[in-house]
Amino acid sequence: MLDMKYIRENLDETERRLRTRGGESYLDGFRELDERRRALLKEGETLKALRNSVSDEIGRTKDKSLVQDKILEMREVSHKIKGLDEELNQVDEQLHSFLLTVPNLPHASTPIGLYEKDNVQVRSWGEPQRLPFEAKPHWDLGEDLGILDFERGAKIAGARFTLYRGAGARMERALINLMLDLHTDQHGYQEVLPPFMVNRDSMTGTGQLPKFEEDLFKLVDPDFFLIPTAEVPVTNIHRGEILKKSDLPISYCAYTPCFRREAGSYGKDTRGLIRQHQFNKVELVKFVHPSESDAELEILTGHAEKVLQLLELPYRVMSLCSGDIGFSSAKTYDLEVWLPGQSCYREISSCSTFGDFQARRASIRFREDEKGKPEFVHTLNGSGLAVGRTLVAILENYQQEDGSVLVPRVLRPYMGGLERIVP
RNA sequence: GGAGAGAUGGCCGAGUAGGUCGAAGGCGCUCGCCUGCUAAGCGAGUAUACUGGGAAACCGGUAUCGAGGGUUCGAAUCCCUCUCUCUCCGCCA
Repeated sequence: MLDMKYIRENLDETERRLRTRGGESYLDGFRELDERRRALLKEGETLKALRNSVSDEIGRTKDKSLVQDKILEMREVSHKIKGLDEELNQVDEQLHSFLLTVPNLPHASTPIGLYEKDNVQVRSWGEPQRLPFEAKPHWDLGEDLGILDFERGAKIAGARFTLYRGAGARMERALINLMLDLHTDQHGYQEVLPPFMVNRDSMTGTGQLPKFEEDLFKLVDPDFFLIPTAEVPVTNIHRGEILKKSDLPISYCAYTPCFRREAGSYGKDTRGLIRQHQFNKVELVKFVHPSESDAELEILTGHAEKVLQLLELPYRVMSLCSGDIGFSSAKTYDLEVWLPGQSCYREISSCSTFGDFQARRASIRFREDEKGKPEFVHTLNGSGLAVGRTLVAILENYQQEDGSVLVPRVLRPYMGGLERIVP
C-alpha cells in the first residue's frame, strides 16, 4: 500500500510513475474520496468534542433535573454523530479498498518499459551448453528414466500435477536440503517451517489479496488459502509488530510447497514440470532497515545465484522493467537458467524488494531510536530456488547421449552418493 | 465436537451498583541528580493511529482496554455476535 499522505501531496507525480507499469489510470477518484473523508472527520469530531465536554458536565452535576435540556440536546447530537460515522465508515472503506488495489511505485533503478523485451540483462554466469547430441526436454528424460510420472499425476489430481518417483523424488528432496543448508549455514538465514495455509489478513498483507484471489486455491469452510509462495506466511510472521532496530536485518529461509491456480495460463507450458499447480520452493525473506534495502536486494540475489553456481547451471540475471514487475514489487531481478532441452532461458528465481509497500499493508515497523516514531521496515524476498525448475535444469543440462543423467557433484552427498541416474 | 475460564499499555497487573479512566501500582526503558566502582536511592519522562494549526519545536481534537455491533447524555465497565488463548472431557497423526 502506498502512503495516503504521499499520494495526497504528490498526486500527479505518483500517477505518472504508476503509469510506467502500463495501466491507463491508477488514482482516479482518490482526491474526491480523500477530501470527503476529511470533511466528515472534521464535522464528526467537532460534534464528539462537544458531546464529550457536555457529558462530562452532566456527570459532574448532582441534580440531574438541572441538565435535562442538555441531555436532550446531546441525544440529538449523538444521533447526528451516528449518521456521520456511518457515512465516514463507508468512505473509509472505499478509500481503503481503493488503496489496496494500487500497485507499488517502481524503484528509481527499475528499467522503464512495458514488455518482456524491455527487461535488461544485468549479467550472466556460465556458458549455455551446446550438447554434442540432440538434447531432450526434461519431460522425455523424466519419463524415460522413470522418475517423473505425468500421467499418474494427472490421474491422481489432474493436469499440472506430477508424481515423482525414485531418484526423482530423492533429487527433489536433496535439492531442498542443499538449499536450506546453504542458506542457513553459509548465508545467515534462520530456517522456518510455516503453515501452508493462511488467512485473508496474511494474503492482504503481502498483496495477493484483494486483487488476485482468482490465482489462489481457496478452502471453502474456514476462510483459508493455500499459500502460493512462502513469502506470504514468512513475511506475515511480523505482521502488526514493532521490531527492534538492533534485530534488523532479519533473514528467514523456508521450504514450502506452493499452490497456484495458474488461471489464465491455459495451454501454456502444459508439458513437463515448468508450470504446476503444486511445486516446491525454498524462499528467502528479509526485513531490513530502509537505508539497507537496495544493498540487501543485491545480497539476496547473490544468495540465490550461489545455488545455481554450486550446481554449475548457466544462468543470466534480468532486471525486470516497470511493466513486468509484480504488483507489490518496486524492483525485481529474475534469475533465468539455461535449458538446453528447450533451447531457452527460463525463470528459476525472482528476487524483489518491496520497499515499505508490504510493511505498510502488514504494519511491520521499527524505531530508529528509543523515543522515535515507529517507521516501516523494508521487505524483500526471493526464491532460493524454485525446486522443481531446478530439477528440470539439472535433467536437461546434465543429460548424456545414452539417456542417463549425471548427478551434480554437490548433490551427490544428499543422494546417498548416487552419481548417475539410469533408466 | 461438549463443558468451563479468560483477553487491559513494552511486560506484569488493578479496575464491573456506567461519569473525575488513555486508564492505579509494579517491572522494564530514557534523561537528570546522587555516587571511589558496582548496587541501591531520588526526580522527571515513557502507547498508537487519524486529523486541525505551525517552517519547526510543538500545541489542539478524535479514536483505541481482543474485533464488530447495541443500550446510554456518557461504556474498560451493561447487552449481543465473532475471533483467539487456557483448563477438563471426547476424538485423533
